Amino acid sequence: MIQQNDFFIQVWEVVKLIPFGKVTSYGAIARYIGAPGAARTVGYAMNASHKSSISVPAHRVVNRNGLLTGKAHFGGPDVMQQLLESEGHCIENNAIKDFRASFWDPCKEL
DNA sequence: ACGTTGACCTATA
DNA sequence: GTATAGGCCAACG
Repeated sequence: MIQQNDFFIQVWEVVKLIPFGKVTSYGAIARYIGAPGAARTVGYAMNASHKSSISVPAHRVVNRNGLLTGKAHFGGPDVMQQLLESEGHCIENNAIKDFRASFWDPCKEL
C-alpha cells in the first residue's frame, strides 16, 4: 500500500525496486503508483532524479516499445545503452532486444 | 491561476 | 508491422 505525497518519490521508489537484469516501462510504473495515464509524468520524474541526490537506475526504465527514449538525458548519447548492455541486455537500434523477455511489471510482480 | 511542455500510451488507418 | 492522430497526467514559466 503506497500513499505518499511526492509523485517523483513514488516513481524513484519503484525504479529502485527493479531487480538486476530487468527492465520496465513508464506506463507500468505509473499504473503501479496509481496514475495509469501519467506515464509522461513518470519520465519527468526521471529527469528530476538526475538532479536529485538520490541514485535511481533510470536506465532500466524504457518506453512501451522498449526504445531507449531517454538515452539523450543521461549526459551521453550511449550511456544508457552501455549500461543496459552491462546488465546483460541486447540493444539493437536503440531498442532492447527480447524486451518482452526481460520485462518486469511492478503491478504484476509486486 | 492559465497556458505550454514533456524520457508516454492507446487507438485507428 | 508501420504511420498518423488523439488523449492522459503532473510540473514549470
